[in-house]
Amino acid sequence: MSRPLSLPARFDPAQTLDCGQAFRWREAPDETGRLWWEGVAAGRFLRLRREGDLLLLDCSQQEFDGFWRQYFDWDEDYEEKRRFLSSLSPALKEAADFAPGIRILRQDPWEALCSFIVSQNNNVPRIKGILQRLCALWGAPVTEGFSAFPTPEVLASLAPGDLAPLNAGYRAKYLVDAARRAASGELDLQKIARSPVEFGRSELQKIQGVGPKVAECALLYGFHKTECFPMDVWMKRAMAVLLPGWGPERFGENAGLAQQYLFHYSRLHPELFRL
DNA sequence: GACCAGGTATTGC
DNA sequence: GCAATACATGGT
Repeated sequence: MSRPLSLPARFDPAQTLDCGQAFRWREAPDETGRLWWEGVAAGRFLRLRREGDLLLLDCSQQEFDGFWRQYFDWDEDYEEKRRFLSSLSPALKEAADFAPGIRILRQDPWEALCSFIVSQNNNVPRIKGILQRLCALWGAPVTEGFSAFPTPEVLASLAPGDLAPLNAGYRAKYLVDAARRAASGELDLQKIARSPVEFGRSELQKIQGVGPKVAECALLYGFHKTECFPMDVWMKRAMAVLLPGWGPERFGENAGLAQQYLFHYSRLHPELFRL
């Protein structure tokens, strides 16, 4: 590796890349045993790690400015967002302080959609395994052990039975349905990206296996509709215990970030919900 | 061997 | 409309 790009750490890789919004980043040691986060987005491979107040990225300034800057939502002021959300309630402040280095990534819409189709009634380790196999089997190879996310066109050319090696269960046919709609143009992801969130909700839910929750996740993580507030089993528990009576509208335009703080906090504090 | 996992589609009242 | 139930698979 040549000398990595070194920037003031505006986010924490462990918190941002492993808080449940993305499933294809993993931590692995280099030759000297130091741990790096490694992953692929939009067909580009990146390694990065945090050292104190610095973020080290194994890419050039051009690659950073040309792609990763946008992916990491770099120029948004998350300190300000966190201050505002923390002011709303002590419980939300507690969740935000638990992982202040979380950012909402700007992931590829198609990958986010598929990821959360796979996520339904499923657990995180298994979701990661299914997506890993999906990319290894049908994504373009990028580097040793890493592939791009398969295009809608490639998946549209398959029959649901072809996806058997994924062990995705009944979700395989949902992926194929989404791919066929996206490939045919019947589902226009670009148009969803530039339209109001209600249009996206209605369009995405035409896909088999996409209901309100999966659509909300795709819109937040893939289309960066930051007011979206996915309510899964963890969030229902979290809201009941931490913010009873609250709804998404109470958090304003950054409801999605509030949701991510609460989701991550709840997942790592399961004792809060045991009785 | 139940029970659960970042839900949804289907069915029945 | 809203409450059950099935759904594939693997981890606990």
